[in-house]
Amino acid sequence: MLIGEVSERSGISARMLRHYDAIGLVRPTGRTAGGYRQYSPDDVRRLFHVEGLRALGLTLAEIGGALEDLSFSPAAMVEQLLKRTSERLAREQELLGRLGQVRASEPADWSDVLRTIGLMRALDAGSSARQRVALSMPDGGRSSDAVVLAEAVLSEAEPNAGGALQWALARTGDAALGVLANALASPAAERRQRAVVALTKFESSGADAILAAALQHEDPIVRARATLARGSRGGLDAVPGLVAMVVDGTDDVAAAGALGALAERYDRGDEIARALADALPEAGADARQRLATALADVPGVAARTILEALVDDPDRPVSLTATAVLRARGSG
Amino acid sequence: MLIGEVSERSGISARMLRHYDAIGLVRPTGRTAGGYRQYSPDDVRRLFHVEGLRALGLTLAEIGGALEDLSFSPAAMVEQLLKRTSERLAREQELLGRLGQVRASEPADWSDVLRTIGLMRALDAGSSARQRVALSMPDGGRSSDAVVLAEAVLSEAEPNAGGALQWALARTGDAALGVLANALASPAAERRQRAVVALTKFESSGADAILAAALQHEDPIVRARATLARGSRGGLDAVPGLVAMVVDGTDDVAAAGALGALAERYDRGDEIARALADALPEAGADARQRLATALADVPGVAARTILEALVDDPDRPVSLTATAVLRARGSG
DNA sequence: TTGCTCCTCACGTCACGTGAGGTGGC
DNA sequence: TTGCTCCTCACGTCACGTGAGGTGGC
Repeated sequence: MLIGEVSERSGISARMLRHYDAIGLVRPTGRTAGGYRQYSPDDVRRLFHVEGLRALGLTLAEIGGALEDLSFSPAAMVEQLLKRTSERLAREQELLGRLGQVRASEPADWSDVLRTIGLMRALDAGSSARQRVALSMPDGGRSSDAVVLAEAVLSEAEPNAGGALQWALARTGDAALGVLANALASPAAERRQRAVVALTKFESSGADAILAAALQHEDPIVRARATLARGSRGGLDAVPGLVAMVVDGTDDVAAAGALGALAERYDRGDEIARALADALPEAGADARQRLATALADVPGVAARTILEALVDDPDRPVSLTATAVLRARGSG
Repeated sequence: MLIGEVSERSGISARMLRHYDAIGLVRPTGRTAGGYRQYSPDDVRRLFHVEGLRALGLTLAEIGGALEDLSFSPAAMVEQLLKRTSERLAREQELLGRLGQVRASEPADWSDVLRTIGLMRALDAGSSARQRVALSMPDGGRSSDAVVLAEAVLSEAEPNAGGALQWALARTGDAALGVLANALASPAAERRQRAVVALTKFESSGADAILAAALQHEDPIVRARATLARGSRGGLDAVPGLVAMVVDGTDDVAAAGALGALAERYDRGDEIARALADALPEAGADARQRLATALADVPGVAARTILEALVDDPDRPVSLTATAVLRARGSG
């Protein structure tokens, strides 16, 4: 077979076949009278072996070595190839992430890109550097920074740097809200929870709306964070969630405080007391005790009446708590 | 700043800084009397911009263009970079898959690797080529081929080629059972189902054991396939599953056939009839009709007695089916 | 005078593509 | 004679590393 036919059948350029000949990787067995390379069937088989090993990522020199000494064990080299490949894979994935961030920042020109990259690099650097960057953000920030900062907040493991970043993020305005709202639906629990914490640092109606939707979130930790935040900003839609937190005992002291504040602020003591009372029949002894404690912060006649009934609770600690709370309230 | 200091601060080799100078990418503003390069703070800033863009995967020429015309919109280039990067990523993932298969085949020397690669390439080629490969496998096959064939079976979309591959795989002996057993736990439904179908093509105690375990599998399709296979090979442990299939109406005709064959083979007609009867009280009209039909294949007095009771079933089709079945059985 | 830093020039890497200039076989 | 295939030689690619041989500033 002449070089053209071999090239066509194998898909390897004639130039490369000559190169393989020159470096001794695949040498045609003979030449015609005119000096044309003559490939034997064995030569072509060898060529296909070479291409197979190339498809595994071996260099031509490595292939030469492998074909030279067929008895040599390939195990170590396969391991090395696997390692190299997965390292390259990881690098490509990182690059893809960076490019995604740049695209999400919607740069108008190259100086925007340079700004975003600079911020990303600084935020990658290390904990104290990240804090410095966060603290040096100009007031108001640029909206193109928001996406990068949001990503940094969502992947920040260190609480100290995290706090500074959240603060800086909140000052960039509402541009990051989309990223944070998406992160609430992330499959990674840590991302969801960092997102809700970051949202509680905002003071804007957009952030409030996202938190309100998160009152129904599947993840109980996200739900609790959102409920507390909504409640402490005067959202009455948080009341059922706050009552549930008191019953479950998840951050129940803070939840009770929020309920008391809501009752005070809107003069809805009786309504909120009844919401707490509605949970009593289904509640175990521990939960009843927490409900009694929560009623301490709720003003109004209804709360007093419910507490008086709880003095007769069959569970002794509940009864004692109700008694103590009534005494502390005095005649109020 | 002299070149050494710039190099140390930026992490870029002095050689590369000279290269950037030579191609005009970052030119130091001045030179000392002795000809040393003098970098100004602006030069260093430009250098960091260059490194930032390099981290996004731009070539030096592209960076030069971007820094030349800062007003030019980067959107198109970022899209292109994203595309290039995800293409590279896909290639790396494919390579990683191939290397994983080579490792799993546990090659003893390079000729084993060459064999495995050749098989992989042939199986990748196209449907008719895959069938040819499968049919040309030597009898018994080599165990190192089994892993590659198993992978081909598990990812084969075309039924025609799939059948030939399953047949070739079963002839390689039990070497592929591990791969197939793992695939039963795959998150991808198609892989699980192809694995169980391939397992039913084996006739070995190892495959039987895996199928027996799959009687409890979460995936109902996998469970049904395993149950039918176990049942038709005489596994009495399949009886509860077969009865459930009759009740649910999933492949109920085949399940009834398997129950009848088991009853005949082990002379357990009465026992199996009672297993079917136990399902009657909870069954709806459709399910009762299927149970009556299934009893047709079960020999023995118990089946006849149950059918006689079903003649009085309140549902008319059930009653008619029972009558017809009894008539067909005659006095048997 | 002795280290140290810097300079320019130039070759090598790796797997090729793309010519230029020329020849063999139908 | 005319296309076509093949030949060798050699330069270019891309982002560098690594010398060789020499000079400036403390």
